[in-house]
Amino acid sequence: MSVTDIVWRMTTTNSNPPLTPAVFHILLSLSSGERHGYGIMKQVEVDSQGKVNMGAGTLYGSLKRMLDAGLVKESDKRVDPEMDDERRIYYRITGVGKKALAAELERYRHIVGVAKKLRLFPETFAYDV
Amino acid sequence: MSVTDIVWRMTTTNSNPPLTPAVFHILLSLSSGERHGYGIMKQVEVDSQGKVNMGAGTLYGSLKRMLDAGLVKESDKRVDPEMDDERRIYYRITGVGKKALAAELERYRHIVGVAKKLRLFPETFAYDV
DNA sequence: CATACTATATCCGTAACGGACATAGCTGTC
DNA sequence: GACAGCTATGTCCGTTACGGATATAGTATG
Repeated sequence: MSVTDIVWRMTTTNSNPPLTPAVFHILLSLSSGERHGYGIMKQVEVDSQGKVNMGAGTLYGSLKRMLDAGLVKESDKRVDPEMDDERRIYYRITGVGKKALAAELERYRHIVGVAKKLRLFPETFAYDV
Repeated sequence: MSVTDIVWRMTTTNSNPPLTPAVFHILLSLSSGERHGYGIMKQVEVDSQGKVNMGAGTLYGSLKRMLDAGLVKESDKRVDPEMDDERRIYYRITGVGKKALAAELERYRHIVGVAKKLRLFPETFAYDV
């Protein structure tokens, strides 16, 4: 099932199948502001504590699919004319993108809850709440 | 990067790249007990609130890779001879599998934390803690 | 007696991924 | 000033992962 299929299903059947990790991380990185490709890569690295290193192929391939699916849009934002890096294309998350991200985050939170019930995390102390 | 590569990297360099969603969910389902293929599928459905429907190809393909990588083992457990469904093969999680699962769960928990800081979850109430 | 569910497993087309490569400007340093 | 390293975009292509169809067969329900 492609990303486009997932969004189609989301908007028509109200069911939310999981996003791919790449798509998820791109959406997460864009939820703290508009970013260009390279900026997304760096932010994903930060958000994941360096654990996810997204290759250029994954990034630009995913962005293309996400544009088709309406999860992100190209922003009108352009850089200050002085520092003219005109190649930069900024992306921003759309309403559909926010909805998809929220559903996926809920899935993450639920799984963490399941894992806690199974005592798969080392015990936390009272002051650790 | 294959699952085997990920485990090799884990055990040699102490770095933990993400698991694929399928591998992760299989490990999670096995952390609450030994299960056979079909049982894994059903448990994944439960753990994910029906959001992840794992195809047979994904399941048995992933299990094969996970056996190679040492994340799971075939169990000696066999069914009561009376109800002889002898085809059943039970799987259990190994030490390496537990370590991989723990690292991945930590990644999930961290991401949920990041999302909370970004206020991407609807506000929770005091009694909701 | 047909349908549905349990159960294992393979096959194959599609989707996703990652790294190499191409290109190019900018910065710092030896 | 040459050279390394970083920013920046993007394509290409081989590998990996995934999902559904299919095959097979037993059990249970109506």
